[in-house]
Amino acid sequence: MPTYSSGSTGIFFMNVDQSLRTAVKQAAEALFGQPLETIQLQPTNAEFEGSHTVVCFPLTKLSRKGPEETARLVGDYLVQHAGIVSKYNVVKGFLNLVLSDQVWVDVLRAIVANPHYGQLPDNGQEIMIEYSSPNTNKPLHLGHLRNNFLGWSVSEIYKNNGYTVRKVQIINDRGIHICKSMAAWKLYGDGETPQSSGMKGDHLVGKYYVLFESQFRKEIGELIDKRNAEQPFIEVMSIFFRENPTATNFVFDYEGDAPFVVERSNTSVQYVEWEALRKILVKTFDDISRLVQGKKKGASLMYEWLKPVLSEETIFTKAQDMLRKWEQKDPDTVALWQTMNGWVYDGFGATYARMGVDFDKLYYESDTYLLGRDEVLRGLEKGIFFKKEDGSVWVDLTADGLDQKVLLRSDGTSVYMTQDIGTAILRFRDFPKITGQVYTVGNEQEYHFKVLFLILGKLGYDWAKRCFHLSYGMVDLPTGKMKSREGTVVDADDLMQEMYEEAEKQTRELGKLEDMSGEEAKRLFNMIGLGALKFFLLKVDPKKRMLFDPQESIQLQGFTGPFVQYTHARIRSILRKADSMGLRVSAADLNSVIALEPAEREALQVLSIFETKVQEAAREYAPSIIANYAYDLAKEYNKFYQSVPILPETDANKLKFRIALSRSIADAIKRAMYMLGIDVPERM
RNA sequence: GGCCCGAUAGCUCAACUGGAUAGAGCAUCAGCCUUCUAAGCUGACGGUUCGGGGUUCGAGUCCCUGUCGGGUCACCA
Repeated sequence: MPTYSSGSTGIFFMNVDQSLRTAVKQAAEALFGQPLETIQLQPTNAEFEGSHTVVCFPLTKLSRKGPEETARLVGDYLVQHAGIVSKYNVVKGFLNLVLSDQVWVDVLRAIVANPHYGQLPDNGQEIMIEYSSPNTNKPLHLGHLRNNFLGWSVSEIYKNNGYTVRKVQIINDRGIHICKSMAAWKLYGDGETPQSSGMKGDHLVGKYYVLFESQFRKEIGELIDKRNAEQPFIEVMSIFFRENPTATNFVFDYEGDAPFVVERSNTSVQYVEWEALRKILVKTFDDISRLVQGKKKGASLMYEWLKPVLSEETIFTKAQDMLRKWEQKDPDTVALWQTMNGWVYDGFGATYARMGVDFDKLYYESDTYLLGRDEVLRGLEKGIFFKKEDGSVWVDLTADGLDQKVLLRSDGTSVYMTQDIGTAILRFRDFPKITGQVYTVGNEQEYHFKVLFLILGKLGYDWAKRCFHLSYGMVDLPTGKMKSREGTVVDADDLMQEMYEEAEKQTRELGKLEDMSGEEAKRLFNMIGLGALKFFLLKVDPKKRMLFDPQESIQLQGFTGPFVQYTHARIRSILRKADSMGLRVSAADLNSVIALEPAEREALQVLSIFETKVQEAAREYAPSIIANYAYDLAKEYNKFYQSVPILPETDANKLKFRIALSRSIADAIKRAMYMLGIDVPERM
């Protein structure tokens, strides 16, 4: 028999599911003489009476009876033998169970008795979660926001599942990207600093990165003009058509831009739209050599024609010089690198503080890439990797269905993969107790991490199989993909500020400020603005690509963070009044038999699955599960709030129940929202 | 081109991993403030779950196939 006892004030199954499963199992064994390995238990559809439904189709094999009869047999058994089930109904093969109200009151009592409801006990395990990990050449943008909110939230969800969590990031402080900003600053900066310009450090460095890009494009344009004057591009076209007698046209297209087309009949100079081609070349210059590696006919001719431009001195070659000097530890270069990175860290610090994310330890690429290189050399000695004639070191993953991958360049310098190897190893040395590592990185790097984990395994690290790439989809704008080159990125600082202002505007319009002090109001606007933003980004399954519509993200009604915040504030308002009336309810007060309203039962039912959802969210690495849950809970509470009076209730037992239910739901909402990094207000 | 991922209401997203008549929000329309905060609640409207096959008591979910998106295949990070 199930171990449920209705009068117990001690701990019993808060998860009614468990005791029902046990009961169904026993019913099947008693009725059909055979054990049942799995039981399909699901929430009952709203249109039928009951809270739990047993799917009885799988049982028909044991019972050798029709689904409906089988369901009735089990239902009768449960009503007679399991103390929890008061009645049932059968629809097709679905057995809908109705629990007695007493059970629900006991469920609430158990929740009230547990001050940590929603927080699972310590399980002794430790994991590391990496997120953020920006480059240091420009400010954070919308994509980083999804990353940071996700990583931080998954960390909190794991904490709530009883894990010790180490939040880390790797800062890509080294490489050609920061050298680009440095080169532009050195050429055109005129000693500008965050202090002298009043600009946030990361934005200032980003400004020079943008300046680098535009300057570089300008120089390339001029060089291409010069090249065309030496040898008109049309001559290449002539060669192309001579060498490809069957070709009717030459097409050069690039990522959805209008393609450059030359028709065979139009090969004379006056028909070649030089300006169109020039525009494409300037834009795609950095990618040309890669495009040429493809099989496109005529591309190599184009490349040959461009080659002299590649060797000209530009701002880009100056950046490359700086990278070389940096690796040789040239004092001036290292000093400039430190200064500019310092500006960026100050700026990032402010942004992180406003976002409300934090880290337990920071890793810097400049500290880990050498370890990675040593590790690769060790692998080379052991024959795990191999060296090509030009001196570059490679790993062969063809046996695993992947390709060959370069690990060290022919000049011995490190690539991205190299430093990731070093970083991973360093982290397991720093935190020997961690059982695994989670990398919060966009899904465009899935291949990279597949390769990384394979390499770590080959190097003999058994923890490699406990590394997990938390891969999330890109954030699109209504106008399409964000492209820094085209200036369509949404800046993180700007966005947070806009959300704040929108929250203020809407709050004032609704006249919600009343007697609030200036400070309290500011805190509220920040809570609402940031809450709306975080909820908007976290409510979608991380794996999926999502659309960021600014108009929709500032909505404060419906399936939004502020909706949940508002529900919390409403409950707190009631609880304040209850307190001032001297109404405090403890678990021991919830011992009377009362008849529940449907809305009470439904809200409590949602409240009762909180911990199941917390577990599920960790298993799936999905804050969206918590966001959806918080919304469901708030919605159920609002229905209850709307249909059942709380404080005016004259029956003392009902009043206590409603206050306890309200308080427990407020607490659960607060905890759930905290897992998303969202604070909830007392008033709004 | 190879590999990976996706396609659900006009729009943005759910659907407890194979279960009932596929659900929410936004938008549109109609109601509810002398009961505790109307940033709320209640209705209505809205679907060939991309097309076509298959597997079984049962498919949005699994398999095959086609179409359309996206990502990735760098001595970039």
